[in-house]
Amino acid sequence: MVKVPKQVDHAARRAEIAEALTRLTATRGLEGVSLRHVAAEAGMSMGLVQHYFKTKDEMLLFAVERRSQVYEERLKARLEAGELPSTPKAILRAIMIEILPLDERTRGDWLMGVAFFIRAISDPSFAAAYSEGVPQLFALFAVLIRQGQEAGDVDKSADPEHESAILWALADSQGTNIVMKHRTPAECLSTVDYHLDRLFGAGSASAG
Amino acid sequence: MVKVPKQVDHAARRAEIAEALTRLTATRGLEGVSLRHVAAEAGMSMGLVQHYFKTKDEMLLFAVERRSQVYEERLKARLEAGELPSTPKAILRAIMIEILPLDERTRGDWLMGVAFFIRAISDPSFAAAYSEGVPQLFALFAVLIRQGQEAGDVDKSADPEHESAILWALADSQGTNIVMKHRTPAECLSTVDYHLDRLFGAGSASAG
DNA sequence: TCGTTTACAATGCGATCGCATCGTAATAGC
DNA sequence: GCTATTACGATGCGATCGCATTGTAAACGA
Repeated sequence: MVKVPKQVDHAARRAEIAEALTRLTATRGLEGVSLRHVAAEAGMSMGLVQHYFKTKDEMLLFAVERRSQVYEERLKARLEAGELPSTPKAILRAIMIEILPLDERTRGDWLMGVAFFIRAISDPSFAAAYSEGVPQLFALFAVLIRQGQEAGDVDKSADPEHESAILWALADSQGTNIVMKHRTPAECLSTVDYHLDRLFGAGSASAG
Repeated sequence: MVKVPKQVDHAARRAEIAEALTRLTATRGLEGVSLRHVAAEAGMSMGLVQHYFKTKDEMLLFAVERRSQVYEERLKARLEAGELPSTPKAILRAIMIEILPLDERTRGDWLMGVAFFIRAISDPSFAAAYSEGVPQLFALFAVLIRQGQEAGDVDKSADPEHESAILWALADSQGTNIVMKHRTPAECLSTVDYHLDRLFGAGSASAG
């Protein structure tokens, strides 16, 4: 009944594997990701990976869920740290920056998201995991835009729902553009700022 | 030297295969697409598929290039047919509608594009094929927005480059949303119209 | 008619996949 | 020390992959 032979940080091991997976996905896409590859990248035997994840799908699901958790926590920490003016506009900008794959590290995260999207097309359980965070982000966008309207920064005629969709579109597509090197991170950021400046007044907190 | 034994419409055969590939991609994602599957979907033997495409990659490349050609021709035909007012706004709307995966048929095309994007990450030749049409579309968007500015419909302070990027982002992301069923085609179209109405004056040709 | 070229089918090969199985070392409770 | 449980390695299996090879039927030029 009582079972604690050999203590190993299970969560840490799984995290190690998830990060190896992310690294691999960043460089080779999801097609090139096999259990053997992940194991090699993580410096483990394949049996060990199997020990922590019963199936490949379980590993993949863990990785995405972990990813969205990390994003959420990072954003929350940043907001609570108060290191930026807490105007709706500044918060929106912070979210965009957090989401966009601006460096090599987040590039892997982004690509894993895309790879997941592909998989989610035909697999409902993946679709659920993928869709999880999106509506919340939509809602948050809308709330912030409404706050902007109440503060008089955003035009009253703007529709928060549509504007949220546009913001999400901007993040989504700019991410793709960066990953595909159609546009540089600087260009994409510039477009984001341009849009935020037009949506909000050009005043206050456009620079983070 | 002269060689014309047995006449078979080579182009038509390749098109058949490409469409079988598209159909498969729509239902199973690109992961589930093998030469055998495509052959079965097309009602051919695998050897026949190999006869028309020396490698799998050649088949995939043909399919995307064909896809972008079809889009281009459809759009050109639509514009030349003069079935819509040729204002910049109306043209932009037509392009958006052409691009978005509003029905099951175009859904497959869209998914193939996404699948290609994944592949393009690690394969330069795929990246080239993928990137081909994008800059042209960007440029076209910018031209149309400039025309709108000259006609006095679009605010002079708007930046055509940034606005083009936003329009592209809108198309890109709304397509993803439709495919993932986060939003309905109607919702997405509504957002597109909302944005175009705000970019241009709300007047003239908002209904196609 | 004969030879060449093409259209298409069938099959086989090596590689790789996810996963199951088995073996071993180490640590816990008893 | 004995046993149970876990951590981890190694290997094998069946399926599937892309691709190469081979065989056959048909249509052309000569």
